[in-house]
This record gives sequence, C-alpha cells and structure tokens, in this order.
Amino acid sequence: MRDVAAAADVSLKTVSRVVNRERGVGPETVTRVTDTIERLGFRRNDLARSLRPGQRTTTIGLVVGDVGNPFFSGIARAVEQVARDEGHLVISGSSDEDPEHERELIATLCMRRVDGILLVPAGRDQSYLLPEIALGTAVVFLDRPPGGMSADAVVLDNVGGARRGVEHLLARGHRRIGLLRDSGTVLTAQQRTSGYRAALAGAGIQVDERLLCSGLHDAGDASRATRELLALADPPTALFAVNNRMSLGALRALRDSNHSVALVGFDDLELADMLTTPITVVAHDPAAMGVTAARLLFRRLAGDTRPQQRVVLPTTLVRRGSGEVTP
DNA sequence: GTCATGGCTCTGTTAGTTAG
DNA sequence: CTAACTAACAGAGCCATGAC
Repeated sequence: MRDVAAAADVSLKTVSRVVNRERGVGPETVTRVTDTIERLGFRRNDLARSLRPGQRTTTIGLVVGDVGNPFFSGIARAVEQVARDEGHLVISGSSDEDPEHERELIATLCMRRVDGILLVPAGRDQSYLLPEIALGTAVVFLDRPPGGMSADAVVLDNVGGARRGVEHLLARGHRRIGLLRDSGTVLTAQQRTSGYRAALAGAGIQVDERLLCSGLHDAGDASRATRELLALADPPTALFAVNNRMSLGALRALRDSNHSVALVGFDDLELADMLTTPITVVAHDPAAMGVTAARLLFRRLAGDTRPQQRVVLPTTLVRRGSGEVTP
C-alpha cells in the first residue's frame, strides 16, 4: 500500500479509501490509484485489516462430525454458498464426534478470530463458548442443540421423523421392529429412539429391549448387530436404522441373508434409489439446515438481537421399496 | 458548510534492542 | 542473563486542513 501511495503520489489514507471504495475521493485520483494498484499487483492484506479492534476477519468457522459424511458435506456446501454471498470465507473441521477434539477446533478457530461459528456439537457441554460469545463471536448450533448453555440452533424433527418411519412399518403389519442406533450420548440418536418408542407405544406394542441395538459406532457394527438380530429365535421382520451409517450396515447384512426384512433408515443415502430394493428413508435436507443456520449467523453478525431461535426443520418419508416389504 | 486529501495513532504479536 | 522496552507489520478511524 505504501508503494502504491508513493507511485500514485497520494497518501496511504487515500489508497485505503480507494481500495475500500469509500466516497469522497476525486474521480481522477481514483483512476490514478486504481491504475497503480493494477500495475503493481497490490492486494489488500485482510490479516492486517482485521488487526484493528472492531474490524471483522470476514471468516467463519464450521465444525461438523465428519466432513466426509454426505450429511455434513451437504451442510458444508450450503454454508459455503451463503458465506460467499456475504463475502466471508469458511474454515471447516471435523470433530470426529470427540468432545476434546471439538474444543480444540473451536479454540483454534477463535485464535484465528473468526467472526462466527457454526457448530454441530459432539460433547454435552458447550459452556466453554460463553466467554467467546461475550467477546462478540456469533454462534449457531446445527443438528443438535448446545449443552450447558443456550444459543441459536437449527435442528431436525428427530422424534417426529423417527416416529413416522416406524409407524410406516407398523402400518405394513410389522410388530417386531429392530432398532440400530449409535452411541447413546448423541442426542439425535436418543430423540430418534424416543420416536421409535412412541410409535410402538401408539400401536400398543410392548418394546422388546432385545431388538434395540445401541452403541454401534460404524456400518461394520451395524452389520454385526443386524446379523445377531436375524439369528434370534424370533427375529425382527423389520429394522429401523437411526442414521445413514446404520442403514448401510444393515443393508450389507441383509444382502447376505435370506431373510426378507423391511428397512427404514433415517437420513437419505446416495444411490439409495438405485439398489435392487431401493431404500425407504426418513429424509431431510442438509442444505436447508446449512443455509438456515448460516443465514441466522450472518443476521446475528449484522446486529440482529432477537431472542434465541430454535428452528426445527421437517423430515419427509420417502417410500422406495425397502420399507414396504411386508412380514 | 462541503469536499478532497493528508497525518497521526492504534491494533496484537513478535523479533530485536537496551537496561539492570 | 533476564526483564523491559521498542519497532515493525498493514491497514483504518478520527481529526485536521485547505480550497471552494
């Protein structure tokens, strides 16, 4: 900037004004400075620009469970689009559902002075964010609400969606429905299990706890659990998988078995409609979640002081075949 | 009073310098 | 040798100035 100022024979301040398109600079000066900027290849240093207090870094942080998971990458893509429209850069990371890792990532983002944070919480307590929020960092939670504090959150209708999926199986005449779920600490899994129980209770069916498989970490675990369920003396005639990894595992196990078992999964799966028996899912829109959360974040950054928002996004049952298998 | 422009100062961190 | 101080980085906020 100093070189530009010297070459264009103006002050630093005038270059700053031209760079930031501020009003009050003569058209001749603007042309001369712009030409010099072009000639010297000057680019504003945003790191230095954000040095002054009150100045934003025009970056936001995004922490999800795993950017490799299609659900989270769908969110990330949508967040990126909104951020770009707002002139912001997204710095993203995966917590691997590890609370410790989540905190480290957030700390790193805060050290880089991101203006706002979009977080899919892995741990049960996010009160460590309160000092950052007090300093002016905007925070919006996705997929799961925060613990130990309250803040804006965009979540899914997990209970309702799961209930609808299980009711769909019940309507086909299934009475023994297995449940495949991941770690019990993840709130979404708990809520989807509640939906499962509510559907059975609504149909006057006692839950057989042997059909509930918990603590499954990945698709491999879900496959093993499915095989175990099918090996029971009175195996389930249908399965409800609480997320896409569980569905994938169940699908692998079902492919290798000669049982005719119905399957409904929460979360849509890529290619789910192209399988021999396409999968029926409780679908939702990751992009809508990303867009909603990002817009909320930027509204807060723009000074919106409305009370904290809890946006609940709907789910839809997509009938494709696997959930329409009758017992 | 308005417009165009310039000058000083401040920011958070760190390398380098000086004092004790 | 350590502690304290200072300069440097690149830009922007605030205020000043001169011309009209």
